[in-house]
Amino acid sequence: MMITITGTITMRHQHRITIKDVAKTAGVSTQTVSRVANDRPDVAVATRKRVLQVIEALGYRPSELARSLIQQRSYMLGVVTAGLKYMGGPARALNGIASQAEELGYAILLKELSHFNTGDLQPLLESLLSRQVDGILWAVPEIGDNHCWLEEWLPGITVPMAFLSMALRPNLVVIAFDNLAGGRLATQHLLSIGRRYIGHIAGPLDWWEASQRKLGWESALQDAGIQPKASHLAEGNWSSASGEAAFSRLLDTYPEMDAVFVANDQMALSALQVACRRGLRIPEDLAVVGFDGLAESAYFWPSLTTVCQDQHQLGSQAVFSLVNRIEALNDGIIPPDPLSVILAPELIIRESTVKV
Amino acid sequence: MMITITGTITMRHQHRITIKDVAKTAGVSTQTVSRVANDRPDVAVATRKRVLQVIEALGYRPSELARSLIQQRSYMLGVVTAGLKYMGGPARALNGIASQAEELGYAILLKELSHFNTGDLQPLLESLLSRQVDGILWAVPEIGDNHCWLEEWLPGITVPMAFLSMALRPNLVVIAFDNLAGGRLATQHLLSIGRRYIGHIAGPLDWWEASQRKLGWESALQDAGIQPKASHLAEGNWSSASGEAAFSRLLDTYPEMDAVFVANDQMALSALQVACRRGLRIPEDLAVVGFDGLAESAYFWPSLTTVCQDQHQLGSQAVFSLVNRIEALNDGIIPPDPLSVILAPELIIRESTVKV
DNA sequence: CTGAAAGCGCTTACAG
DNA sequence: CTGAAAGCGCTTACAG
Repeated sequence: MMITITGTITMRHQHRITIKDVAKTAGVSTQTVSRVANDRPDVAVATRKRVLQVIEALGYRPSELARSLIQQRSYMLGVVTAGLKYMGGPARALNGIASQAEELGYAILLKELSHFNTGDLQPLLESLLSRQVDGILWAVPEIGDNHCWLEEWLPGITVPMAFLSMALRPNLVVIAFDNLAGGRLATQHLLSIGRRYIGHIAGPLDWWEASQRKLGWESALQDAGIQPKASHLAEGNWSSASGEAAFSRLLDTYPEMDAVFVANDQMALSALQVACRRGLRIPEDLAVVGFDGLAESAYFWPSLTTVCQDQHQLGSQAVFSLVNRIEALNDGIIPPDPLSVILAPELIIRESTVKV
Repeated sequence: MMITITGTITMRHQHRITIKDVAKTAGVSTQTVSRVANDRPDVAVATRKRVLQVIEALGYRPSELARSLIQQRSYMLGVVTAGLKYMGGPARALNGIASQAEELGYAILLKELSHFNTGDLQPLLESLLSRQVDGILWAVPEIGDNHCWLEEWLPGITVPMAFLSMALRPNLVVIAFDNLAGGRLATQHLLSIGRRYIGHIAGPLDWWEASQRKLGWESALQDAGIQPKASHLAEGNWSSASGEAAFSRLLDTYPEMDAVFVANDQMALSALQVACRRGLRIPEDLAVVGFDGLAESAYFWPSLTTVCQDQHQLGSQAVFSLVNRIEALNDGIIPPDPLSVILAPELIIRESTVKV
């Protein structure tokens, strides 16, 4: 920083104000300072006042680090994310996580996975644990078998955990949206407006969320007596670019298509663009439903009917559940059985399916 | 977790494997274990081997917490963000921050400000400092005078800091895009395709970034001998909804308008929608330029010409600069004067300004 | 090559 | 109401 250019590098090693400094200056023992700093009773009014003055004067702040060490409690939550770059999911959830953690007085120790299927998670978990996090929030989407480490390692993890956006598992705290229900919602809506040739642009199908949405599409069709075929489906990778390609393929393999359910808003966006380019009228020739409920989707052209997930709430809820568990354990309460939370997505109907 | 339902709550207080356990089991002193764990020389081959075996067998991992306390160094970076919900800026930067920190072996202690103009920043800074972060990255957009605390408190902050997206200040490490240049770039492009009636939809003008983009617009117009007027400008709040309102106002106050420079892609999106709704042809009747370079903007209808900022790189660069400084100080090297980094935005030309 | 001592900055019993 | 002692889990000199 060198704000004070005159300072040498020793400024970095300048004496940190410790409890000892305060004790010495105030002429009391360190325990007394500790009591005052922690707002405990059993301190004479006069003593408290004097100590507080010294604390103020010296600018003393207790080291959370030392406290964490001694109390075996850090008020830090380990949060592991992956795919922050996918604006739809983890990034918005992180927002909710951060707000709620702040609210509840916890700091966040953030780790971003560089790959979804990272081979060795052990170092990462140990790095969190070695920093004494009070709990771990796993906000990594479930893809393929990238959660298979759970069976093996979980027993070794000594702090409560919560998991975001993955398949329910017994004995785990999972906070997720009901993606299958969301897929059904979208498809049923398309059926309800009289469409029978309903295609689907899926997300990458090794993602749990993508496969659930697809299942929802299939099951709603089957309920309506329609048999979905492979040619009615195209797979993307969540990006708008992949959505463009998938939609083009679908137009070829499923020419009768009069509606399409797209697994996220970004891919739906490019489907709309391609449709416009080809002169397809929306919703007359083709009805389009997206998924996520991005704020921007109301301003697509035409505005997009979409299945809305409040990711902020998801993250917030996860932190809430996790902290609840942490504090119950800490208070010596035997925690209730792990409680998973399934949130219901919501359909927002707009111009891409219903003419205003 | 209650994976082992049989366990009582004492499982939480299960003995953590410490250096003492290893020492006792291996029949050596704790220092020897420490030497082995830290890969130091001066340990007999046989001893090292035995200790390593015990470490492995017991599953011992050193407490980073204890290390941090003793070494006065935590390998944690305090990162303060605000407005994660604005998908354009901080959220994408955080992605770059997280990746680069991971890369360099630092953990991130994340704090999200609930309000941009939060009155009392002191507790927040102290909470970071009391956890011994090695440096602080301030990723809060500069709004109004919300950075005024700098003058007063900075001298009291004992660790290196870096700042994202704010006005340059002497003696501070600032990593930012040249928003003014970006505004000029956008406006000059519109001039170059023959437009003379160029409006501007600004972001909230108390944001430094918004005001810089507006200045860029003004200065480019003035260079072209055009005097921008108040009626050529409308202010939004970055959201698509606000962009819709601002654009509608602008159409009223500036009917001759044949081009508009919009301060972010989200607001540009709704401008496109309104234009379509009103039957304006883009780019013939109205050319539109956005700002940010969201991946999705290539799939707007029509695809959006925009000033691209690589926020990922911004965040990554900031961490790089910060860690450099930290390690220089730590190695006892007198750090070079604070070096700010200004990144140049880039114009991406698409259909909203140039017919293909 | 290895260990006893001291200490990082606190808090937790335990005396008085 | 207050303090001396012990300790959280490590590492840093210092002896040997």
